[in-house]
Amino acid sequence: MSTISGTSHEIFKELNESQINAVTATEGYIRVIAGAGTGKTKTLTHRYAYLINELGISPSNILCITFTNKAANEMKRRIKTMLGEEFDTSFVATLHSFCTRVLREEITKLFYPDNFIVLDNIDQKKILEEVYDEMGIKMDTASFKFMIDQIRYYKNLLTYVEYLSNPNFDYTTLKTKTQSDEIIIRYIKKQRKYFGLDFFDLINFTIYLFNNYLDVLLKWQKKLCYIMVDEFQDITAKEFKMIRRLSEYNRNLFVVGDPDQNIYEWRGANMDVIVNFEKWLNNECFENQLELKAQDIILSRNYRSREPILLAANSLIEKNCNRVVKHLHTDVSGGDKVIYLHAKSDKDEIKYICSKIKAHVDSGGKYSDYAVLYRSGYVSRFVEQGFLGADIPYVVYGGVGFYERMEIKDVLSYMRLVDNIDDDLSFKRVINVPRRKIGKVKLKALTEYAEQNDLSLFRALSSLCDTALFKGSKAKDFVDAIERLRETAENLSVSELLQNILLETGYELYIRESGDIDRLDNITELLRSIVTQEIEFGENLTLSTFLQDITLFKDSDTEDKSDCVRIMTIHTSKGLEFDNVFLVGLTEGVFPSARSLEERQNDALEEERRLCFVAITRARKKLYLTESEGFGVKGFSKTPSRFLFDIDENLLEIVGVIPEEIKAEYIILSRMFDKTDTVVYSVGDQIRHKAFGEGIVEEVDEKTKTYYIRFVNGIKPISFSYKGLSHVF
DNA sequence: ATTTTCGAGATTTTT
DNA sequence: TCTCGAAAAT
Repeated sequence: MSTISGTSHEIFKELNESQINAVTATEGYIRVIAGAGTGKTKTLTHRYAYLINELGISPSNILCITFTNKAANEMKRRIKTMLGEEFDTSFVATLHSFCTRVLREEITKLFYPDNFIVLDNIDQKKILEEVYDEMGIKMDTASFKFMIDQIRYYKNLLTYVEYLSNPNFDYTTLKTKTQSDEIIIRYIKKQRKYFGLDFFDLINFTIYLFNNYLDVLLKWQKKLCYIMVDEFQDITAKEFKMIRRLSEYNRNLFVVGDPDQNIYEWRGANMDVIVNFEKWLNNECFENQLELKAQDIILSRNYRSREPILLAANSLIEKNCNRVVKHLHTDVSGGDKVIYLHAKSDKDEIKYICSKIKAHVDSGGKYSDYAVLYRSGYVSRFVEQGFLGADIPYVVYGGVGFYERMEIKDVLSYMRLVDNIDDDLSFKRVINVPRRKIGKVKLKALTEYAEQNDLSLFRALSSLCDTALFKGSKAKDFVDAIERLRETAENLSVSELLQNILLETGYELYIRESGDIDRLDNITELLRSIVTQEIEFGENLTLSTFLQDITLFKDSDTEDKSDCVRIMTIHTSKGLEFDNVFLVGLTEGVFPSARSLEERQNDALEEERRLCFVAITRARKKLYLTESEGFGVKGFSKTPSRFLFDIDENLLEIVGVIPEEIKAEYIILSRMFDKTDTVVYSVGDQIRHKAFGEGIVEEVDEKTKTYYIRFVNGIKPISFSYKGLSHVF
């Protein structure tokens, strides 16, 4: 007994009063609003340890949900540090991997095989490409994004689960009004064929299962006595419903989040769930009306950032209208002012950054004290070039996830094909990599033959590879190689099998000849990680188990301790902190992004501002905001981001000379965006009103903040602050 | 007639 | 960096 209380005593020593309240409030519904840098993760991990040590709860009865892999890995790491390396953290997971786990156990009830494949973006795109091809439509990135959105909307209604899970479903009974509908139906049919589930399905199937199989629901409800959700501001309404249902039996749900850090609205996250938590708990959509009460705990003392950084962050986020007012504060005063660099060119911008880092390292500091953050991925190229030139070591975080890299997907597809020769999706991926002279035409003929004879593509090729059609191609070599590999597979470990695959299929040679050392390194890294897993799992690591959930993981091991500058998008930086942060590329159209400006929706702009807030609050000691003149992607000359003007000028130390004309624009912008009532339309603009329909702006009255807009039924005065207007193009 | 290669052009953010 | 379309190579 004394050991236990001794341990908990240790735990409490590191926490402040509100944190202790959060840790010990184990029963019932609890909402914690935790500002940036207030020890959110620390509180969560300590609470987890408290449940284990003090209440004696088993880890298999505690579900701890996050929304990104990085957050999940960080939680696991910290729990293992506290409770031991051997500790079982399999219920500390992203919502998607939790759902996958449930589905692996239960999905056969929906007549779907339990070895289903999880489809990532690339797989989805491949399927869509096939559909487009069949229908003779062309596909570009815009239409891909559009269709993915359409699919998401379509899948919002769970009825599709019924026919996707029914092997004998007659798709001709579905009405298709538009081309989009047709594409969606075909997409779903193909999913069924490949036994694939995309990220939407993981959530939707689980919900469907819980809704329709009450025994399954009860089993999981009983099992999960305590549920915790991190980054709760990023939850969608639908995901919330699932969590709420899961909590109905034990009624212990603990949620932590910060509305100011909601940066996933574009993905469907609804921050109203955290803002009006109690109301959502008792939403009329739930069959079980439980009259739930929620307890509130607020963490607002910041332990991360120096005062000037916090002041800048507060000053920026205040400009958002749609928020719960909350101020971050610290007891520690002092620290350097936030620096705003206005450079003459992007070269100067990166040069300045390099010189600061170099000076720091020369005086005995480390590269790893620095991070460079930016709005979108392509900016990394410009940072990387600068660092390469200046000999500064760096690591790019996130970017293309490890398991999304081409060479890794290729190798995994080979492994899948060896595991299951009927996996057509994998077959298509690797059949012509390396080149085997099997292109579009031969593949089409093969597909037709396969369909006629009800064979998988591999089996079809196996019987056709000696015919005239495949003469001159390496089809025979391919079939032989895969069959040899299948014969040996049983007696080999996964890592040995992978090495054989690389040799027999000629893939290793192909990569070597392409001369891309990085790609080869990535494959070596994959091999290394398999060997690590084999040591951990021993004989139990079969090919099938290895392949099952790999889609959901991203490289967590990039967190190496080597001394490098970290560069990443702001989205990936969420939840991390660094001594010194450069926030680069603060240019209108880049950040805030062109799209958020185009839409002229305040919501999108506010999300961008929250994103900027997240970036700023990553910094502990020193923050640099940088931006440069020159020409942007579309040839327009670049102007500084409005966010720079959102921050009180007195809080910034300006480096460089900002030209007068830009300053003038600056003042107009800051005045415009100082208040909710912003002018976003001008005379002649075509707009759409939520109630009145389409119209044309006749007059803009700055004084009364009113647009006069001509609609079908006459001219109406509409206030600037009205949110229901949008542009018509 | 097919497949491959090569150069031009475009990029939000994640599970 | 990655994707797509046109010309070159088989």
